[in-house]
Amino acid sequence: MKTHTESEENYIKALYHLGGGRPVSNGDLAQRIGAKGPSVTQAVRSLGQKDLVNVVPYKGVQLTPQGIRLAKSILRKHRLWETFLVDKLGFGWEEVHPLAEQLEHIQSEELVDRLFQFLGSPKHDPHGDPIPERDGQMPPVLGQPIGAFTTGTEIRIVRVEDAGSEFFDQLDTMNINLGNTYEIRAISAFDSSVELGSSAGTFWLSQNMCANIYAVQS
Amino acid sequence: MKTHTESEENYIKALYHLGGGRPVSNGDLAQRIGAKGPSVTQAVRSLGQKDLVNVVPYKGVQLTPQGIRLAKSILRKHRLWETFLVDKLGFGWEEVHPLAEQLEHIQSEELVDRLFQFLGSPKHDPHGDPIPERDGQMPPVLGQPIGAFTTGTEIRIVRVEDAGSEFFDQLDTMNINLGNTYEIRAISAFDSSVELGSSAGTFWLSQNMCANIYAVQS
DNA sequence: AATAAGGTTTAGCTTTGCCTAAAATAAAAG
DNA sequence: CTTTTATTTTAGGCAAAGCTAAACCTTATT
Repeated sequence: MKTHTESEENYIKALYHLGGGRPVSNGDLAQRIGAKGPSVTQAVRSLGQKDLVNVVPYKGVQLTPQGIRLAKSILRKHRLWETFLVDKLGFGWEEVHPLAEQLEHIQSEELVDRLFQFLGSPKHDPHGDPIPERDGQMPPVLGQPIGAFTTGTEIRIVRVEDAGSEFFDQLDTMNINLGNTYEIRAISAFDSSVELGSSAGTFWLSQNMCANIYAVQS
Repeated sequence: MKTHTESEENYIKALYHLGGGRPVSNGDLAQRIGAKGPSVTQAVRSLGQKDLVNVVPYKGVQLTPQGIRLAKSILRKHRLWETFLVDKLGFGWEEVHPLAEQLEHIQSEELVDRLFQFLGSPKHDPHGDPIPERDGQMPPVLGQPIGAFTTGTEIRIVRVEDAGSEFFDQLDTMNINLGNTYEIRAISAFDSSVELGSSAGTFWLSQNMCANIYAVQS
């Protein structure tokens, strides 16, 4: 795997996030990157010459298999660093994203492998998102939105979406963490909010909260 | 402390290494950075406008107090990361320098503080070099060259100079590590090489090896 | 003191990655 | 089927950080 600039890696990452292997529009990519249209046109053309993307002018950009491989390796680094920051350094999950964004560009296969081992070969990061394996395989994406379960089910929180720092703050103040278990006590027919119960009591979760919290039966 | 580019930080680091607070010539700086003269002239002028250095054209460049503060903060990060790589990830001390060179540019006070704690508030890095404190204070530079002791002294290795990877390889094959203790058995009047003894036996160390290995009485 | 040698700076060029304004194309509306 | 609208690309610029070649100081040598 050759070495790429941070800018290149950011484009690859954004393309993977937006489209996976599907085409992405110039505009969407520009928005995600935080650059203007012309910059994006130029950047993707250059990525095209490196066979990381396929570009169809006026139509869209699409990662090649090679591009997907690179994207996953960046994502792997990102999520391993997030795991390090939370598990070992005690950061809160809302703080780690910008840091991991810097750390993910560090170039060293060896470092990634050792970090992976040091962290106990994790399959998922602190948000519950799957960490791509060394060979590009993806562990399963865990859980279903809380609202998808039926009343009376015992559930365990396994993943939360990155829905902004206010969302994470709310999780913190409600003391909701990965691994927590609850019983679904009720689901409102009116606004789809959910009542959860645990030994500590019961409480209601708004629909918007529920939509970003994933769980499995347990 | 404002945020600087990697290039700027590299210049500051090089200036600190070469001169500490003393003036450094354009040529020496160019050599250290791995750039040509004109690039250096331009770079230091720009650093001058940020009050990180004082430039006297045709004479030399010198870190300001502010520049020294910055240099130390970079060195702190560098050495903390080296400590992490060796102590926690099990890298050999010859491998960590280029990695730390990347990691030292990560911008986050918080990360540095937490890393420091996680590593057990170390005062010295895996080579025995002092890690600048948060406030810029420097822990003591440890030890004296092995040749400076007299025959019969019990010594403990506390520091090794970065004298290239072949030097480190030699240390590894001879099984010499920080913390090891030996007795000085003899010092050659002919070539200043030194005979060291331990429970495992005795062996001779060339003058060149001795000059880069520092110890204290113990 | 004059000049030769070496190191430093100026001048001008390259690449990367971003920008704005204007032109071109695709898609939607009439 | 034409025209309007929205998106995308071209054209041309700017800043950072490097380069070479040429001009310019300093210092050392005669």
